[in-house]
Amino acid sequence: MAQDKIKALIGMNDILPSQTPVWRFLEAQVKATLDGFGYQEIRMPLVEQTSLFKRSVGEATDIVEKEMYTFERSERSLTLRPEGTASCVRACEEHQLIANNKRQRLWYMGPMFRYERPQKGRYRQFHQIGVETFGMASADIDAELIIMTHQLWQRLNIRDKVVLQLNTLGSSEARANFKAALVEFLVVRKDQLDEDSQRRLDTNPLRILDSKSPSTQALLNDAPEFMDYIDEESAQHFSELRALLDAVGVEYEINPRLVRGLDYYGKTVFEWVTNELGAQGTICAGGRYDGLVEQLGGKPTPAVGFAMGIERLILMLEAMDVIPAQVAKTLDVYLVSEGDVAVPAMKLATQLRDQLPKLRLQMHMGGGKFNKQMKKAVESGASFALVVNEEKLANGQVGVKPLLERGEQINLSLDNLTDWLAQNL
RNA sequence: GUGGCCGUAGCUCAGUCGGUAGAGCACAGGAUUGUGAUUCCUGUGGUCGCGGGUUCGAUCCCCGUCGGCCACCCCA
Repeated sequence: MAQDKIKALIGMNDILPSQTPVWRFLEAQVKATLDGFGYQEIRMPLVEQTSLFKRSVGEATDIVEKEMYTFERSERSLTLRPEGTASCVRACEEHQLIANNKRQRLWYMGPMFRYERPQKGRYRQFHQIGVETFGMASADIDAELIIMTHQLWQRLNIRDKVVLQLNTLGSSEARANFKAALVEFLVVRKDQLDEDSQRRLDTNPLRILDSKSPSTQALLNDAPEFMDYIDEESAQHFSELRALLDAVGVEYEINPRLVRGLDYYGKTVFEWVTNELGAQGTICAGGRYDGLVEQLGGKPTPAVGFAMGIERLILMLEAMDVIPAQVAKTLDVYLVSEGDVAVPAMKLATQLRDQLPKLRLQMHMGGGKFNKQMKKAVESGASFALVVNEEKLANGQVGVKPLLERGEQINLSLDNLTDWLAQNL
């Protein structure tokens, strides 16, 4: 009886060798950008106490209500992190990184877990690059984050395919007033709302603004507008942000109906969206969450951040065909040999790797026909084949043959080989 | 949680009007050229997603289930 083969969990993907070069390329571009702005990396555990997410993300959100991977261990309720911000705040608090409003610009990268039905650009284990800043209340840091992402799109060559949507949610007080007015307006028109929005009237009225239903959107045209409820400070903050973005030439669309799903956002919210990815068009989203640190037991600390979905960015890069060909290249040199030279060949490879730390050299293993070895050399994608045999070694030489274009093989003395490779790779 | 489409070798697919399966590519080995993208030969590999039903007999019909893709909800 053949046992059923164990397969990966639904929505949990293996990232195979054919894909990892693209991931590494993207990660390298992101890191270069973050480094350029002086952001520091922080790494948090993947598992936290369940209550951390309940208190931060919001008890009534879908993430907490039905999407968390939660389990019991040692009489504690633990959860695989569904997002990174809560963990980051917890870590900063725990290690006094943001005590007394000490400033921090931090980033992290890694898997997040949400129990949802997978579809294009959405998986149960997915990967985010998160950026969080603390201790800075002014709009210039909001602007910096947006400018930084903007620069990343330029680096990745997708800038003309993404649009920045911008909104402000105001202070929690202004938001509460607006929410009350909105509910008041919608309650009497409840029967005109789509089914989902009727439900949201109780759970999360602001999200009705986001509804995809055309009839609901039409109804909203006469609804109260947040700009009539916004507090003075938030309005000022928002206009400062816009002035900064204007000054550096980052274009944006004001979207008064942009509402983020997580409870902790206030004032600035933004999303970079694309229409290249089907229904999951948001590749990067974030906003200000000045109240969260206090909510988690710390002192009031201003904070802004955002998260990018790595899978979505990669889908984007592939759809846009902007992945440089050299990304897939993993080898510079493939060493082949004929005759009884296994020992000197191994010594040569070792010596070259010692002398050229950046050299990517792979040896053909197990001997075999020289013809096959050369085929393997070509398939390997290496720039050069290094040919070792008894005759050449007797003369203190090795053969170097270019593989990318059909070129003549040259013989180099062992003494010159290292320098030659250093110059020609 | 809801809905639509789909499920035959690693990949792309064919096929049996119901009698337990094939091609190309890929992979491994070999022949030849004896330092590579040609040609030729051979081989590995599927109880036709899984379970049940109808039938003498099902991969092909029916039901269920699992998985994949996409969409809703929600979100990165």
